[in-house]
Amino acid sequence: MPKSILKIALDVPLDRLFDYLRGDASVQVGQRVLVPFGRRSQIGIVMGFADTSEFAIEKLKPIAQAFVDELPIDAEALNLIKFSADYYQYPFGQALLSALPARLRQVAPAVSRKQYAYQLTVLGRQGDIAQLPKNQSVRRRVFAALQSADLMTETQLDEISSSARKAAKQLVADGWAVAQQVQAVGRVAEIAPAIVPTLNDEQQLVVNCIIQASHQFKAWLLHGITGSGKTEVYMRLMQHILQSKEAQVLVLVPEINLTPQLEARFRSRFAHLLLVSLHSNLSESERLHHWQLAQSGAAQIIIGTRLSIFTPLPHLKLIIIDEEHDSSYKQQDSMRYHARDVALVRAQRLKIPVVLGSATPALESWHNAASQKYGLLHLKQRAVTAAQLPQIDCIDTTKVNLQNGLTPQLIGALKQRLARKEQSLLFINRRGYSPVLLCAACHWIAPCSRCSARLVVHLGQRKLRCHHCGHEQRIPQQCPSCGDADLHPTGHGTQRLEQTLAQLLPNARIARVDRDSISRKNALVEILDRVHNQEIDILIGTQMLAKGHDFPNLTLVGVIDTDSALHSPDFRAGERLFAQLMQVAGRAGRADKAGQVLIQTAFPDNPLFNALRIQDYESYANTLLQEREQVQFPPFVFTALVRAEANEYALVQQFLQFAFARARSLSDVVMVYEPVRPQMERLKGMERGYILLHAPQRLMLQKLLNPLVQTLRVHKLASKVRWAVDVDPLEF
DNA sequence: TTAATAGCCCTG
DNA sequence: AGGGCTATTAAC
Repeated sequence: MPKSILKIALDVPLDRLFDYLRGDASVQVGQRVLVPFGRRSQIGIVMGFADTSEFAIEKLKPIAQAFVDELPIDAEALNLIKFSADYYQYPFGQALLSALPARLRQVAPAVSRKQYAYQLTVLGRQGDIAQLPKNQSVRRRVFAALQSADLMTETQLDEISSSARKAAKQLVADGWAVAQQVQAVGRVAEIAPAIVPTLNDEQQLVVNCIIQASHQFKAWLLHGITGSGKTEVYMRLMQHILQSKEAQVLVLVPEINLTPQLEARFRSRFAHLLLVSLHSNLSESERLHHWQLAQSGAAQIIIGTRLSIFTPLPHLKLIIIDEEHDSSYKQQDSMRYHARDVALVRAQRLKIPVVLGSATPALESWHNAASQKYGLLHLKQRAVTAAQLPQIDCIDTTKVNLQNGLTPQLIGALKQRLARKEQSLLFINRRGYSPVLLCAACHWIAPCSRCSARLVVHLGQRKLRCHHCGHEQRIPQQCPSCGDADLHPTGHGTQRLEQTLAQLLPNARIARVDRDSISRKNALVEILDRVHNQEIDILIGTQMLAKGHDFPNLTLVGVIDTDSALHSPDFRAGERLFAQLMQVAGRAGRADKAGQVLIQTAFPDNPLFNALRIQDYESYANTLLQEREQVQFPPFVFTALVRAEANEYALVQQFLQFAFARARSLSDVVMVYEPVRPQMERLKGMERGYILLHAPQRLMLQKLLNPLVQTLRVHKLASKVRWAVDVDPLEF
């Protein structure tokens, strides 16, 4: 007889399961159910069965509904989430429910929406693009896309432009296309004919290496310089793995701005397979549908951001993590997991290979490769043989007169590109007009009232804005401290650079790319299109521009202000800056034209720049590793933080002092440090603090953290102080 | 986390 | 006494 009590995981911050009466429903582990919880209803997941309960049996309620038509979440995914919840000290129920698409957390039935798909009519197939009005470029692009694809859904049209749906309707009105309702599908037909390039020897070697060990767990670090053809290697591996009848490949990517290009390449190469993407830019119904296609095994290729590491994938045979060093793989709130580390665990449990690709691996990964935990593979040549590595030089800003933050050398180089009709990119990781508003008389600096940060001048809106909490105020007419009217925007941001360049080079066509200028969904795509169409000469941008984009006619990259990052107190600052500069440098000279990178700095002798000049990641990484070993920092020790914040620091201090004493008493192998305050002492009106724990092995930390968290949860201040444990934190 | 309720001050 | 507020507690 089936057991009558169900153990159910719920989305509540209590780290235990809840018992319910099964009634006559026939449910399985992993099944989604609706249960009464207090005065409300909650979605839960069945985790097990029992005959008895520790809870008073007469108080047990029966479940309200079992969603027996849905596929239950498989044990492999449940176990992975359980492992992660334990490792990152987070309540299992919350970890599990937040790994599901939002639709599956809601009480309303989870059906995916139907949508329209467009197809050319006979008239449309006979039509010529030249018959369409020249000024309607979106309509022309939609038409071209329909010519190469037999069917385009509204979702796919959205990738062309935000007005593509309208353009498609116009084509219907012309009689060139027809619309039909279809179940939303997660694939587009071929975008461009896939040309399969031949591999160079290096690439072939890498592919062979991974393939010959593809039926066992093995972590590979693929260290490949920008332009060395990592994506082609990924595709060959996928092709090999997906030859098997039941196989799925998961490709993790850092951010969604990166995926369109990668996704398009995969789609055109694997047009015969079902590919779905999973990321937060999808609508809820799309996300649900894609997730279900992955869960059922129907989708063979899944491209997703960090959360997709928890997707149930019954036939998973390979995990690829692109740009594995990227910090967006680490979740920075709720369950603070690192998708790369979870992927390692998943691959190990499934006995499948996992490939970590990067031009500048995280020091953790580099260390794991050096100590033989990972296999190390290199791609040292650029795949397009004509493409040369860019020439990288520093300009010493202490030796020349700056013109509004720009050196004469950089201005000269920009003029040269303009004359040659080549494109330039100026990288400045600071949006706004100027980062500081300074009083010339008393040296007062406009501060944020809620954060330990300075307000940034945004001249366009005549506002001061805090980039941490969003606080805005008008630019004061006179100094609030001494009354002087001599207030100066000091320092340079993207807006000021744009203004300066417009004055300096009045004929140049300039575009600025930062979070302020890219508010609309498709604004970035539109600017990038204009760059590709040679309608832009100079691109100014923040790190948004550093990643992934490929501009064949771009031959100059200027880096404006790195010195603040160079002297950041964060011990990972050097590692991050190197990765970032390598990435921006990779934007120059991708095709057959030689690229040049000019870095303005007051510290040209810093070893970071020496390594960068010769593009020597390895020796720089090895130097950093030696330093880390000497001071016993990660990856030589494993760390965890207890972070806390409250309106008053006294509360934080009291709570952390307790945590500190408790942690000390729990272990004599784990180093526990006194409470300290982070760089940003105050954020959004909250006073912050943390204690640091470190140990030579993960297990030692884990042994301490569990009982520590148990006691912190019942501490009397636990509800007055916002606190969280951060295992393997990226920032202290 | 949510939501009910217990406790508290204030007004009338 | 009852309104409106915060603190406390239970949830199966």
